[in-house]
Amino acid sequence: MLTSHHQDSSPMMFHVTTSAQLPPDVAGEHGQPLMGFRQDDQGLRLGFAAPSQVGQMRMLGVNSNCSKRCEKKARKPRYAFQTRSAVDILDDGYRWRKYGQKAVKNSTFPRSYYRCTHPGCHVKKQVQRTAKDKGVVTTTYEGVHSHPIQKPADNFESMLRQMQIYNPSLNPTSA
DNA sequence: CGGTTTTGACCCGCGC
DNA sequence: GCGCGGGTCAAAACCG
Repeated sequence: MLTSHHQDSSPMMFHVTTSAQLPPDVAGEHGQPLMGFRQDDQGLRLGFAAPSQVGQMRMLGVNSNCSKRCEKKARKPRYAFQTRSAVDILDDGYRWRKYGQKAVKNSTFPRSYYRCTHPGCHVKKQVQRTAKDKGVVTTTYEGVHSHPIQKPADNFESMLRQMQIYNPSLNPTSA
C-alpha cells in the first residue's frame, strides 16, 4: 500500500496506492504535523510523516469493516495507524467531541470514542494507548469527513509544499 | 452560557 | 436465555 521515499532529514514521503479515501491529517504535540495525506489535482495520493515519526509510525491497514451483510450498505472505511506520542489526543485539525470511554479487555488503558463536531459530518475515531508500550497511541478513524479542516492550518499547507520541493521526484506534475 | 468531558446506564451482537 | 464485551447515550459536571 505504501511506497516510502525516506530521506535523512526530510519528512518521509510515501505514495498511497489505495482506492479508498484517506484518513485526516495528524498534528503533533507542538502543532507540527506528524503525518498527513493529500491528494493532488491529478488524483495521486501522497502521504508524509515527520522524521521523528519514521520508524515509529506504521499503517495498520485499511479495511472496509465489511464483517457481515454490507452489499448495499454504504460501508464506512476505517483507518488505523499508530504514533508514538506522549499525549492521547493528537490535534489533527478537526474538532472532536468525546462521547464515550470504555475499558477494553486485555488492555490496561481505556479506549476513547470521539465524533466529529461538524454538523452533518459523522466521522468517528477511537483512540487507544497500547497496553505494553504506553508511548504508542493507536488511532482508528471511521468514515470520511465531508468538509474541510476547520482549524487554521496555514503553515501546514506551506509545509506540504516544502516537502514537495524536498522530494521533487515525487511530484507527478513535473513529468 | 454554550460547548465539551465525564461516567454509569443502556443497548446490542455473539457465543455458550 | 444469559452473560460478556464493546459501542453509544445522556445527564450532570466542568470549563472558557
